[in-house]
Amino acid sequence: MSERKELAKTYEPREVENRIYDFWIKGRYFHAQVNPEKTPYTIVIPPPNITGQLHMGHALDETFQDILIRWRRMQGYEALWLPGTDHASIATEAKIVEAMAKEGLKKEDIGRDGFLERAWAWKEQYGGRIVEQLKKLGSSCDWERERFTLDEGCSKAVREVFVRLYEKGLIYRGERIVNWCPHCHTSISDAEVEFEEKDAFFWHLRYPIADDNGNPTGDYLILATTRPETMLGDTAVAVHPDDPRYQHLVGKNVILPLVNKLIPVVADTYVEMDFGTGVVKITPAHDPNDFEVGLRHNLPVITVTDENGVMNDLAGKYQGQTIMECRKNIVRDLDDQGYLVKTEPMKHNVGSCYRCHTVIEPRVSLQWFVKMAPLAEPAIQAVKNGQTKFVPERFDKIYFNWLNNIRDWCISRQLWWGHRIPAWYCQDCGEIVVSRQEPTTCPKCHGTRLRQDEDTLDTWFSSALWPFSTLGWPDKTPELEYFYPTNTLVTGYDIIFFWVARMMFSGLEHMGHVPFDTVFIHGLVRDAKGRKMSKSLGNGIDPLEIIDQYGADALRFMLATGNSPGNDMRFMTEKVEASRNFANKLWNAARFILMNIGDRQVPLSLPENLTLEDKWIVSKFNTLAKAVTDNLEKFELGIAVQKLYDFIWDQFCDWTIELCKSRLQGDETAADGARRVLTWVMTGILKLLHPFMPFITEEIWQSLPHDGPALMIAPWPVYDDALHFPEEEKEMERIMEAIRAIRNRRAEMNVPPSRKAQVFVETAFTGTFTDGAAFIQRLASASEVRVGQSFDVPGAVSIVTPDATIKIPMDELVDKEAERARLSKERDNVQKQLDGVLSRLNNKAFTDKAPEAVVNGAKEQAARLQEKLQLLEQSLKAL
RNA sequence: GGAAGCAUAGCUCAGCUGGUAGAGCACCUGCCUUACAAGCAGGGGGUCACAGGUUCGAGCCCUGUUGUUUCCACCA
Repeated sequence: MSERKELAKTYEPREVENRIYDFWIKGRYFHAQVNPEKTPYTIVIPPPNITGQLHMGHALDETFQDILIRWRRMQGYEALWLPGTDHASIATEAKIVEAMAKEGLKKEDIGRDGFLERAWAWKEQYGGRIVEQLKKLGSSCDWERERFTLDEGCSKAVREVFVRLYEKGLIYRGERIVNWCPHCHTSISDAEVEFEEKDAFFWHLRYPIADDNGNPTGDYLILATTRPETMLGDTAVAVHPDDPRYQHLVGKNVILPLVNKLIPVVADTYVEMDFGTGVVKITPAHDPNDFEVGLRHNLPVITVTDENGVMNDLAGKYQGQTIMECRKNIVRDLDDQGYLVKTEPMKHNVGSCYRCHTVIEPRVSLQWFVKMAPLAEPAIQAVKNGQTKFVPERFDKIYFNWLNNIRDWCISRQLWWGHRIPAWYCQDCGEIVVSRQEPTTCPKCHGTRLRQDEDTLDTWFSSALWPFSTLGWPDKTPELEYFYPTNTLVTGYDIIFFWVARMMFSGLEHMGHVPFDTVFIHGLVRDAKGRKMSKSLGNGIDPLEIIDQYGADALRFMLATGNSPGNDMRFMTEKVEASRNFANKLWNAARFILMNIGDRQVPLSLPENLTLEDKWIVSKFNTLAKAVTDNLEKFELGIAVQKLYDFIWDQFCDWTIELCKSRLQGDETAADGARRVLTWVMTGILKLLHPFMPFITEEIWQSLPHDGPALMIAPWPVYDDALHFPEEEKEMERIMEAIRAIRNRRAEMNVPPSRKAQVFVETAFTGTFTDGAAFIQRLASASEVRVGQSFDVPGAVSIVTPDATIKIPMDELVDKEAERARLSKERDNVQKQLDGVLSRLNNKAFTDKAPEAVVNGAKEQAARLQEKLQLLEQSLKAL
């Protein structure tokens, strides 16, 4: 038994948490290693961005992971929670560019190397910040294995994957239309575009029809557009092939207004006859659908904007104008020249960059892509056949929907901060060399003038490899063998596309196995009004401030409470206060026990002779341990935490501790028994609560008699049939009911509780108290009601006041009529239920057709009801 | 256009395989009772959105309606 220390009068999280966390770190309790004796349980952290500050979303995510990992660790698994951070290419680069702008510098001024130097310095300065914040939460990550998406190992994995996919033909380079962010100066993937409905205009334009010689016939095609400035890049006009209105024009030309050049009328099923005029202008360079049409009809691609969102030299007199300026001018010019038919206001969905919210310009450029179809299919199958399952299950629909409709993934970014694409171009013969190592000569012409691709990879390209790159892949490390596949991935539903799906197909492709068996999805933490927390609204609540004020345990407990998987929750200070109060309650219960233990040595086992109330709380605890474990297995953290709260506050503090008080003041044998039971139950509580409130439980545990070095590695309580006392539980419930009745009477009598008394209730008692008995009046003058062990007169209640001891035969207390009515009502109800179940069981159609499990369930239920009925009958007879 | 969630006490939310509705906060009454006033004891308050259906029995399962939130797609 190790040394104990005293608990302070009040719980001071600020003092306790840092000390305890250091204690854990020093003991290396978070460290996991390859251990064939044990079963591994692994979680990899969703790596927070190095630019980030801990926000409530992280706090929720980390809390869930820590609950799971601590619980599994106590259960005896070799539990690894692997931490790390993400380099977050766009976000980080944007921040650095912003900082440089304040110094009047641009990226180009300091060059790529200079920029990267700054970026790494930034990473050193701020990358550690979020890690320190995670520690404040109590996260039991294996910090010795901390990783970074841009570290050497992860970079090696990235290159390996790129080369493999390229060699397999799954990565290609091509001129495609991509989402271009004019602010970030880079392409972004489809997943990174957010759509927002905005007010816009629908401009109806007149395109003159040309005859075979290219002269105007005098007829017009009328079409509508929301982006008139792109007409400068129009290379066709499309109609539906079956549209009788325009069939005769297919193959003819129209004259592009302002530009005055001939463009063909093509027929394509993409056009919807019913929408607008049934005529669409085709701008392959600036619209994804038009691009597809262009491919089908071999249309030229004319890009009229540059990477800054400014009209380029192909825009003629509009060159140098921004898109919005050009739009205004074009509309005016069209109107002046009679091409504008009408302007119609409309609602239109506009895509914007998820990082900077600049309007996205679809733009054709030369980029690298991952061919998705062959990768998506296995990822879909793996979830369909249950290798990986979502909790809650409904999120698999979102996952399927995305993968089923996925387009090729644009992975190249025109940024500097990130994994540089491992492709080199021979300056002599134009050969593309994709290689794990930097090549020195061109394999084709043996030239030495090789230039590496300037672009970097999408951040999510490296995040997709996180579950195995962090374990050492592509090397065959023991860690990889032992900890892969990981077990649970904990993340928000907002990140299924970005990350979960990509990890899935990456794991399957490169490891031949899904990266995790369960994806535990949680919702968002919203503000008290239900709004999303955001910087621009300024409604975010800083978890660190909450920790500072209420303690990390209170925050964690609050986040786990009343939260069901996949659903959003609201952050309310009252809920944190309630959690803080709960921590305080536990602290004080511990102080009470310690006060009564004093210097004594208290064995950690249960005493031989358990009293009724002992058996009750022990049996209740036993059930609780099973229930909490079951809930955790099913990821029902909110339910588990509620059960713990109720048990600790109601059953343990309000009843057990109160009931023990008289025994603790009694003779030594009784007091000893009480101390041992209190210690035993408290120790069990601390274990079950530890994953949720790690700091306070560890601190208390260290103060109580304990074995082992730390609570966080103490064995998880398991259900023990020898501790199941159903009869005593029932008996105790009746006594509690009696006590409530007594209290009730006293309150009704409005008697000031000036005098102290104790009420001892004979434990064989099975009734409620009568309303009018003279006894109650005497009882009412007593101050407090307490239950002791059986008194010497069977079947009686004894009241001990400072003046006298009064014993009342039980018969005088029981309102037999009321009791009989209550019991028979319940009996009838149970009988009705039993009849229902039996009639089903007697129905041959049911027993034949229903699954065996259902039939057995019904049988069990019938047995339970039968037993209940019997007990009720007995009680009725006893009356 | 497609899909999903939510609708339960004044507020915020739980409610496991269908079996007589729960918590926290707020409110009312009485208490500083030697662990705890961040507390103790007691109390009031709900046609579980609406309408059907399945069932001996529905907050829970099925269908529809209304309201609400979100995701995906997107018609130029």
